[in-house]
Amino acid sequence: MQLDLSVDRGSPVPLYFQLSQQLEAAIERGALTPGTLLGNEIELAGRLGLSRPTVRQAIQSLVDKGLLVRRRGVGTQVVHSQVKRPLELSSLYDDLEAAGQRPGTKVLVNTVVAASAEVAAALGVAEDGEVHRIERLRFTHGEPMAYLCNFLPPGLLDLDTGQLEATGLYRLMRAAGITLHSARQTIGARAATAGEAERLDEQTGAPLLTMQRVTFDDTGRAVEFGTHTYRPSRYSFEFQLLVRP
Amino acid sequence: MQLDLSVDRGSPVPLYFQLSQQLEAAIERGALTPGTLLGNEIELAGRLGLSRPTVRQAIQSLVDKGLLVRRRGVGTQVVHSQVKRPLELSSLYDDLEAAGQRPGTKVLVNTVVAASAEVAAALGVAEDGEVHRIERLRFTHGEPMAYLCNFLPPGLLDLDTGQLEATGLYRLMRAAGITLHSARQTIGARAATAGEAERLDEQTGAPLLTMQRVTFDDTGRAVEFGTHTYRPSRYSFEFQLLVRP
DNA sequence: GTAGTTCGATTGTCCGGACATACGGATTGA
DNA sequence: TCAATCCGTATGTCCGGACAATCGAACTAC
Repeated sequence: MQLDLSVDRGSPVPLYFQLSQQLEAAIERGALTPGTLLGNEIELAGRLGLSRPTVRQAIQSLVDKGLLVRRRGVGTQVVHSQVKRPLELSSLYDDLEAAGQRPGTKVLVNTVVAASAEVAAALGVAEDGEVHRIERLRFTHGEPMAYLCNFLPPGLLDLDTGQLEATGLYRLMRAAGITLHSARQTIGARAATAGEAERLDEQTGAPLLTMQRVTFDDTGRAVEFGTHTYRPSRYSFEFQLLVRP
Repeated sequence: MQLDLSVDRGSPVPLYFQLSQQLEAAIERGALTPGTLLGNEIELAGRLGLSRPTVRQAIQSLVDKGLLVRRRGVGTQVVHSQVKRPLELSSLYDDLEAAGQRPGTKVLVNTVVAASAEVAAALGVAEDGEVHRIERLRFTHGEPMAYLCNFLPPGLLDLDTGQLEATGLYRLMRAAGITLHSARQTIGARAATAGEAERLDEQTGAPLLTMQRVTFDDTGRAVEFGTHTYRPSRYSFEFQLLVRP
């Protein structure tokens, strides 16, 4: 016997989701070793008392995650992997917290300003219209790691400085009922200006990692525009990409 | 009449794919404007002479691409988008070519060396085992843009210097029957060493954008490990992210 | 007028079956 | 011995139907 899979029809959790979770857990803990054939879908469906479409839906979700590979005429295989998780739209705060670093935030600016041409274009608001501007320093282990400058359209969220120092911006947005959908990002590098150097405890001219981002919700509104600079000695972008089949 | 959708049952192209392509094209050319409801699936299926699962499969693929949003009880909506394409695992060569820049390559090194500890770990081969090493300079408009250093496991591919100068590494790998699956990337920044500065026509200490990548094929083998440095004035990473639902 | 309820609309989940298509190995032929 | 062909197997595509869950708006009651 290889694996004890089972589903609970009484649960409100969808059957395909129960199955995909169990398979993912089995892969994670090594019960399904890389290269293993998963056994054909029909037999698997019969064994679990499910229909083939349901089993396929479960498998497909893991294929999309990069954990499984299907081959017609062969079967479904566990991918030999150092695969962790593909890149998702995440906040620096959540990433740091997940990595066990206790992120700290100092709000430098939290005000309303007139939108510059660049900000207006990014957020899709009128030039010189009102937008929120927040500037933050993010720390780990008491040392500055990044300088974050963000702009938000008006009326979307009330930005409390206390909350901003206690958690991340994305969490506040989700808590306000905004469902994030996608973001457009640009990552680059440049030499630190005198002001940036001072804020980040670097020297003028030192290399900095930069990121610009516009985030959209599921109605297509731009809900955030940010310009961030990171100290490359303390931060780099790390992620996994999947090939789109 | 809003749209003339139709499918060709004689075609070997799957029906759901024909439909999703037509919908995507309609969105792209503006025939389906952002915010439009797509009309319910059952009616749409009836109009096209398809079954609901087939229509759902077509719609789902566009939802996965970020072009559509489904809401239970409401309908399926075209996303208000500046959505281009989500991040894919792509080669610098293809990206530049798609952007209309004629990429040029100069091969500096194309040889076999003993694997260092770092390379051995990344590629999953024995330390001091043989690996291919290639170093390339990539140009656009006659100016150097990036310095690319790559390692490949032995016996995977015969690396012809002429081919390397005529096309990109990923194309050669695909042409050799390797199906790329995923990659693990790290993007950072650092100051240029004297050697790097000279190769890239920058000054020592100038900020450089760096990228490290290990690429895996669908059997889980590491097929490439690369360390790249880019001139930040001429290159930055730009991409779109989708929120994992 | 406002709050709670009902109800229609639409997607989400699931079933059981059918045929097509591609891969890999075994068989067959040169 | 080696190449071409056949065939079993597993996934890919597609169908038609059923019921559940959720959203929004109309309706009702206070």
